[in-house]
Order: sequence, then structure tokens, then C-alpha cells
Amino acid sequence: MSNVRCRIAPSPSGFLHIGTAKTAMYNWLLAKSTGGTFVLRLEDTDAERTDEQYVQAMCEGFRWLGIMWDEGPEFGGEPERGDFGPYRQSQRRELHRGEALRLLSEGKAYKCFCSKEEIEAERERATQEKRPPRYSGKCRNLTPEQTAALEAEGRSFVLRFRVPEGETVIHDLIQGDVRFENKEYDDFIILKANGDPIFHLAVVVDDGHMKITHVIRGDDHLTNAGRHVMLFNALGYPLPKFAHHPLVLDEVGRKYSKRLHGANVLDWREDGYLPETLINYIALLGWTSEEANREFFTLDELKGLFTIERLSKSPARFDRKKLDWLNGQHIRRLSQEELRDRVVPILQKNGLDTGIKSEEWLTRMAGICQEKLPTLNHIVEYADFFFQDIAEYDAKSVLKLWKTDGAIERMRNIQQAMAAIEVWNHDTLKAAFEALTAASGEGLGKFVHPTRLALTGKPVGPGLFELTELLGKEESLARIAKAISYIESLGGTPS
RNA sequence: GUCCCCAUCGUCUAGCCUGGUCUAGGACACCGCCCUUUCACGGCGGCGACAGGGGUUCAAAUCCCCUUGGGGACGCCA
Repeated sequence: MSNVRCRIAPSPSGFLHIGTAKTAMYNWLLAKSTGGTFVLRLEDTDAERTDEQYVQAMCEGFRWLGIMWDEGPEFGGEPERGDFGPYRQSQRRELHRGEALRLLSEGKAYKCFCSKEEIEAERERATQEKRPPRYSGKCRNLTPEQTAALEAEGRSFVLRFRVPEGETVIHDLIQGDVRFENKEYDDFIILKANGDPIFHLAVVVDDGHMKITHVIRGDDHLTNAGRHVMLFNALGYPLPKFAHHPLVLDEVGRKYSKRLHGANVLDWREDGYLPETLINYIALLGWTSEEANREFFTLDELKGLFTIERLSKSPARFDRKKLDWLNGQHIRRLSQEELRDRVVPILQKNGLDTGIKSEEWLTRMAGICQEKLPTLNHIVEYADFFFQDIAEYDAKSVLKLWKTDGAIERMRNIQQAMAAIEVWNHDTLKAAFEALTAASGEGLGKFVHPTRLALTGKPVGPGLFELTELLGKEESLARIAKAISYIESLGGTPS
């Protein structure tokens, strides 16, 4: 058991963002690969943007991916776990306040009476004059008398951190040493006028008190890390190790916006992707295995292979095509039973009554589709004909396969051959079709494709003999008969 | 505007730290061919990159600098 403790500290804003998922997974992986502890802490300090429903939605994302926490808040009926709670930032307000006040008493923070409007105006002026927008430090050197006087006036104040002189270095596990001149930071607020802590204070206090040893997070926090290091030092907490990884970029290379489809990891569930696929893909979005030329990983395998050292410094774009490929790989790796269980609900959701078939039959159905499915959702396209009559035949295929000379004769031959089969299975069907081709001297495809059209209404799907066996003799013959009368109704055939 | 980070095929990357083994390897995508009942899978092959410029060095994708490009941060949001 190591003492590694890492955390994911998302702000519950509605759903689990793909970038948050990636950060969470790397932290989880570090914890799991070292026998450490993975903590979930909700950064719900911003009351206006927090809602229990958001928490639920986000945690469902984690749950789907299989990234569970060792310590975390009570949630969805489960009790709080861990000795460092509470795990909701909003419930740690007094601690944050206390630490802020401690900094104040130690002279490491000071009261600032500037109004929001003043600050904003200042910032605007700076931006217009193309200066960096920073707090002027106006209240930094207020005398105790001035402070008392302002307070007596009833002016509200915030607490600002007194940024020390010098330089701050972050020994980042991914980025290397990153140096900041402290001048680059203004005296940032740590406690709002209403007494709530500001993010920077809250994270540092919480990370400190929760004994977090490693902070892996997006490099949008790299500049914040400077503030945090100063705060850790001022508060007298030991410094955790930092690792800032690049953000997930969308397909055009921008920060993956939360408005984009796919920003929510559950969008992918919706689209028929396996959680295994997302795990694998997200891992690859910034990490490579030491073992060269390998892309397929399960969560469990990742657990054994993950090291921070193999995390990449450069940002990666999201590539849908590669995700699709990976999804196919993972689908093919499922057992037929697993695939069945994942695919049946999708059929049901699409109004197909799977209850009319046995479990065993559904397993076989999943099996014959397995090699073909790019996503789980494609099951509808590949197997709907098993559960309902054919509404219409694919027009293009009709033109190509049925609206031709000899189409009817061909179908009748097929009908005859099929009707004559006594033991109805893949092999006997195949033999019957082969006999047909032998007799006609034509390729197998000449018989297979029209039959597929008759049986499924489509040009694509599972292997014909497999599907026909599963459809059953009676139903298959009924559909062939129906197809023949349809072809007849087509009327004259062009030459 | 200021600061920070990044930079190898279209995309994800290996290699870079510890220069020579790199006429730069793999994967996705794309294009051929093969297998084949379509699609998919699989097999084989092809296309395709060290951003540019300066150094350092006998030797640079690998080290240094500049430029360019991309990203991020500058809230009483987190």
C-alpha cells in the first residue's frame, strides 16, 4: 500500500466532460497502479451553478466508464467514504475561512475594500491600453487605522493574498521546471466579500488537508499552479507533485467545447460506443505505452502499464475515425453474451420486441452481427428485420437485383431449393446455394444478394446463411414468396 | 497586451532526456491488390512528416537561440 493520494476535483456543471474524464482517469490510473487512493471531491463552491442533478449526471459518467473513487461524498444513496471528508467543497467553508483568516493574521493576506466596479473599470482600462489586467495593489499597504476606518464605514471587503517577491518554480512531472516571476501575479482574492473561499484557496486547503500527494490536471491550470504553490508555502503545507497534461482538442484543434457533441462522455454511450472504447481512446489521447506499436488496452491493462513518465506534453486532437476503429476492436472482443446484453436494450429502445425470441437465440443473433458492427447502435440496421416485417425494399438494390431479366426465375429457383432443405442450418443452406451456382454456372453472389434483399430488405447485414438459419425456414420462405409477388408487381423488366 | 505551454506523416504517435543504429517506426484515415455472398473483418502493398532560420558538433528529428504557428492563463467562476 503506497501513500499516493490523488484526486479529481470537478465542478459539477451538468455532465462529465471528456477532458475531465481524461484527467480523472490518469489520476485513477496513478492511484491504482501504485496501490494508492483515488479521491473524488466536488468543487461545488459556486452555489449558483451547482445542483444535485448535475452531480448525478456527472457521476453517472464516471460510473459508466468504470472509474470509481475510493474516497468521496455521499451520492446516489451511497454513504460518504473516506477519513478526509466532507468531500464537497461547499461543506468545507469554515475550514477555508479559518485558513484565510490565519493568513490574514500572519500578514500573508490583507483586506481589500475596492468595489467590484472599481476593479472592473481598472481591468477594462488596462485591457484597452493593452496592459496586462491586474489588480493595482491599492489596498495592499493600508495602515491598520485606514483599515479600521473603512470597516467602520461599513465597507465590505475581500481578502487578498499578498504575493511575495521573487520567483516561483513548479517542478512539473510532465512539463519540467516551469518558472514564473511572482510579479506576473497580482494579489489575488482568496476570500469573497460574502465569506466564501475562492477556488485557489479552496483547492490548496483541501489538497493540503486531504493529504493529496499528486495533482494531475489539465494544463489550463499551469499558471494557477504558481498561485497554488505560493499558497501551499504560505499555509505551511507540504507541496504535492504536479503534473499538467495538455487539454483535449476537438477535431479542428480547439479546446473541446462543452457545447460540442461528444463533450459529454455519455454522448458516446448514446451513440453506441462501449465504455471500454472511450477508456482506451482517452488514455491514448496523451499517453503511450512503453511497449511500442500497441493501441488496444483495457482499463485493467492500463492499470498495470500506466506511468506518469509516458504522458505526453503536446496536445492531441480528438479523432472520430480512430475512435470508430477502436470501438470495432472492442466490440469484437466481447463475448456473444456480453454483446447480446448490450445490444438488446438498443433494439428495444427502437421499438423492436426482442421478447419474442429466446435468450439463446438473441445470443446467436449478436454473434452473427459481431464482426460487422462499427457501433452498438448499428444493431438496429443489421438486425431489425428479425423482429418486424420488411417495410420496404432498398430501392437501389431492387433496381439492380430484381428489375432485371430472369429475376423472377432466379428467385423461384432459390425458393425451390430452399423449400427442399430438410435440416435447416448454415451448412445445408450453403450447400443448397452452391448447388444452384453449379447448375447455373454463375457466381454465388448472383443468388446471395437477391435472397438477402428478400429476407432483410437491405443490401448489407450479417452473413446470409447465418441470418437465414436464424430467421427460420418458415419465415424465410414466406419472405421469399412475398418477394416474388413483389417482383411480379414490378411489371415489365427492362432488358 | 503580458506570462506560460506545445511543435515528427491529414490525425494519434515512437524516436528526443543519454546526438551517430532514422534512406524516421507503428496506428487511424485514404488509395490499390488479395480473401470473400454485400458490408465489415483479415492479409499484402502504396501515399505520407522531423514548421522555418540560425547556431553547437566530425555528426542533429534529437542540444541551444530566434521566427512562425497552435494552445492556455490573466474573474468577488471553478
